[in-house]
Amino acid sequence: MLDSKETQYALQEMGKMFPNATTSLIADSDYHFLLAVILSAQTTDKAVNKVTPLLFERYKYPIDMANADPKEVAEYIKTIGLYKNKAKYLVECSKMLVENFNSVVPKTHKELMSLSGVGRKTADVVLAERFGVPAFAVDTHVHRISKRLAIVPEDATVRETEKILMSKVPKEDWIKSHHRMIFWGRYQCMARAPKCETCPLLEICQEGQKRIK
DNA sequence: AACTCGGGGCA
DNA sequence: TGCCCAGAGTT
Repeated sequence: MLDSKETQYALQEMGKMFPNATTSLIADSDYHFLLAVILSAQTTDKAVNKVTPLLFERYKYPIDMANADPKEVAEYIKTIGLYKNKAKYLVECSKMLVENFNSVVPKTHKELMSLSGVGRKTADVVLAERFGVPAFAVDTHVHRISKRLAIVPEDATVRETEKILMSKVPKEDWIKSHHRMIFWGRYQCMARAPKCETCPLLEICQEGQKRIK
């Protein structure tokens, strides 16, 4: 198992390959950022940024979408995946913001989680990216990378992985590390065909050693 | 715990 | 062209 020092070394190496690893979601307000993160589930920031300009122009505040027909909202986002469900989430989420939070995006994990379409990962991303609240968002990339590098046990749950990462990585590096692992998972250590042959972390990687044989 | 939504990304 | 996926909700 990688200790804290080795884990930070690995993250540092990821940073060398992806020095500009960060979110590219575009939003001009907390509300719009929340919607963008909800939309980003199971797709790319790029795909989301393609539909949000018109969507945000049409629905500026929660009240503007709270009583909208999900079918109308769906028209704005139908070029991204899972669009029918997401349209429903956005409308319901906006309605809940108006009714339960005075149209202000809440800043606690529990309150965010209570919103439609907002799960553990989305709540963590909003807290970390938008509100500067320390959180380590564990998505499938982060989870997979953590397991492959043996930062966490092979059978660790998402919740356990989050806890271990928070203990092994300094709090001020949580957001940065999240981004690096996302990029690492997308361009270097992909789910199906990781590039072990050219990987600078091969020597300390549990999964890499297994695969290279 | 398994299933569903779905266009995008990549082989 | 085919296959899986930068999740969350439902059953």
